Amino acid sequence: MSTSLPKLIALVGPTASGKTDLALQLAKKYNGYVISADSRQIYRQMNIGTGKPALGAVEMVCDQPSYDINGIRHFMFDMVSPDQTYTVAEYKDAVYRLISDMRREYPDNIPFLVGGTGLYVSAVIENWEIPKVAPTGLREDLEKRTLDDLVQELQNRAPDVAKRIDIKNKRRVVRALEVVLEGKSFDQARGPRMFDILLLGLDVPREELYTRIDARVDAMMAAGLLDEVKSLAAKYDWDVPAMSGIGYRQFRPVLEGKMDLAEAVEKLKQDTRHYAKKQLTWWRKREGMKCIKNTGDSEDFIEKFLQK
RNA sequence: GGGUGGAUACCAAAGUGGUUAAAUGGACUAGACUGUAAAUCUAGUGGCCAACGCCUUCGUAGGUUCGAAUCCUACUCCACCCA
Repeated sequence: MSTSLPKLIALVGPTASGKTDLALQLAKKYNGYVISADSRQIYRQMNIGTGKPALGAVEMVCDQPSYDINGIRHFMFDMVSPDQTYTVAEYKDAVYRLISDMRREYPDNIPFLVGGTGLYVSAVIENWEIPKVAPTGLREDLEKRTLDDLVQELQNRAPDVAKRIDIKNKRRVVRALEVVLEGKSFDQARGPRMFDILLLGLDVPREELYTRIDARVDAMMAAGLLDEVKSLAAKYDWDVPAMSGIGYRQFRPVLEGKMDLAEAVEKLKQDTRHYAKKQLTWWRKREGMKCIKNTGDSEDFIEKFLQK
């Protein structure tokens, strides 16, 4: 199928697989720009723990902050402060706007969507139509109720939805009910295909990945992660969404004098491995992903993709 | 040398005669996911089997009993206490 849809290259992979560096290389070679798909690097002031690359000078490009790294524009970093929430829906809208603006301003630039947050990437490349019900107001009340109670109400109001979603997961039930109570339908709609997509999945053997994770955590500690956490903890409540992230929450008991540092670091490594596993699960069963092991692989795929 | 307590599956830890392949938590593995996603949730994890099912487990060796991780005896190891 020949297509005139704008091209988009998505690069995904688990944490510590080397996405960031590879993306930079590829963007340089193929005249690209990078859109981060990382739900944590969205936050300002959270740098070491999120593995954020060193961001260079900012300028506003197409109404969005663009950070220079080695001459390549990087978007969707440092969008909000740690006490703000940021949702997939906002992310997806911002990225769609950005891509279309960039295409108008810089038609030769190719977007590289790069990141480990599968939800964000999927929402963009599959054009998810997320129910337009903002998570405000209702949610707070719903969360106070028991799961059984919520499930019952959902079963009464929208039995088909209750059948489909995971009714053991309160968070899911709350959201479904929130949407249903607003009179909207809660399904998994997707809009039309908007891009011609090349999806590259960085494949690192499990064992090697785990070794890299350990090394990365050690490097973060050496880079002053504990100080970063301390300064964030001084400014923000532990309850804010950003502080629940890996690399931050593990240090709470340390700062409260309930755990020693070495133990927290071990926990951090372990939690990071868990996270990497979940990321792998996200992509495992998705179709159309090209597995790449190295730069050469990815260049082959990209060249073929750009020529067609 | 004497005394007391303990030894349970990868780890921690329940269980003190039958409904126990053995609670629970961790670890590990697999999975779900449409406005919190680095979040939240689910399942499996002695061996063999596609499955009904079969077999082997609770430090070791014996014993009591219709039946034992659970009771008895001896031994081994560990912890603490007295010498």
